[in-house]
Amino acid sequence: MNHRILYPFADFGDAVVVQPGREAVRNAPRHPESDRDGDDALVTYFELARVMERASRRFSGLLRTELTKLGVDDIGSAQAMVLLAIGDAELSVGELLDRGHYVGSNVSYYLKQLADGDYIDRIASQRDKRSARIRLSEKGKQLCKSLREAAKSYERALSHGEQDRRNLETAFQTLHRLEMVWGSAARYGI
Amino acid sequence: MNHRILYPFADFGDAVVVQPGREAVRNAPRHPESDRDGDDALVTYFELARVMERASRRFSGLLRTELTKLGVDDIGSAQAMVLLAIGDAELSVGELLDRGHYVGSNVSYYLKQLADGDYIDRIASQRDKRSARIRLSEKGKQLCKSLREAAKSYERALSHGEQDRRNLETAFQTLHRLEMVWGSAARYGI
DNA sequence: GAATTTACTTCAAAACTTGAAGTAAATTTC
DNA sequence: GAAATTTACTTCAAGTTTTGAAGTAAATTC
Repeated sequence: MNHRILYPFADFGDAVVVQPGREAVRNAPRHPESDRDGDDALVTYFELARVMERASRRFSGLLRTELTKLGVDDIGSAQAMVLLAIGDAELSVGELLDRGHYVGSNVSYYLKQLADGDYIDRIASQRDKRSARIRLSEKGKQLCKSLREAAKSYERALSHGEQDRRNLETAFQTLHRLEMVWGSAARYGI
Repeated sequence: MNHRILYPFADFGDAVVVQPGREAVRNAPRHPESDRDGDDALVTYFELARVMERASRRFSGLLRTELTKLGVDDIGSAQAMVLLAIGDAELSVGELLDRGHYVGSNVSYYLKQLADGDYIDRIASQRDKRSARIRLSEKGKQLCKSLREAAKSYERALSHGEQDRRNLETAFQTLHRLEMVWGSAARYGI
């Protein structure tokens, strides 16, 4: 898998094509440089949102498959994501909330299942008895490890070289930025 | 399933992600150069998946808000996304399925609601009576237009220099690539 | 022309998400 | 120092979305 992201999005099927898509066949590489100012940016945020959705769906699928392979059937991909979000840290629910930008009741729901399945330990904080501290149990760590292990084989399938890594980084940063902007937009209007 | 290789898989958890105590503080992109050889990339795919999830959630939130503002209450953000996915095209359900990598029954469900709300027209194909052709109705187009309109104001909130555009493009390409790899991984194992 | 395949739909059961309300501990206020 | 408020969650009861296993009817293949 070569890839230095040729700029004008060479080879991906429905890649950058924007709404106007005459559907189905869209190989003719439209050229960026031309329509620069009109309504349609090359890649609109809608498209980015859509590709995120699709990719996320795929990722969950993979996770689910992996879980099944590992014989885990008491938690789903969403819970596994929470597990991965916790990582090595020991944190309070609130911190986890921040970390994943989840909704409170949502995380409670996940944590309950994770606790029921013994994937995490909850320790009541000494200083503040309202606040539970959370961390992965041995079982949880093991699962995370297996998942990461499994992920590596996928990673090998695409991350090759400096350029790819940089792209990954860029993607991450960009999404992170979007996340923030969209988040504050939601909170403060505009 | 209990191997007991306790690994100090130290630095995975949240590699690049800022420990987001307060969202405000975002360190400048940490720079790669150093830890290059191990198998932990700076940004792992898990993290990318997580940020995608979060950003998607935010985006749906925005969409939902926008819909509410527009007085639309018979469809949700997911349905709106389908609308946007259809765009200007007239396509069959199967093509739409491809386009969004949705699951069949899922799209059926959405389309039903969209049809009930008169956001789309279904035309039975003449050549193949099994296949329904789908396109936005006037009302649907109108809604998409409004949504895109609204999106523009958000777009303005992100600076729109050349660099940003490139980053957006890179992000898009990267995700698209992931989508494909993860997709085929799901289908053909590994 | 029977069997199979394609292109969807439907249904019911999960899974997930939300918002409002609740609880109990900590903090502030008076 | 007790009442009021706030924080840090959890629970509950709706929703909404997603899945998977049928189903249906038209097109294809044999």
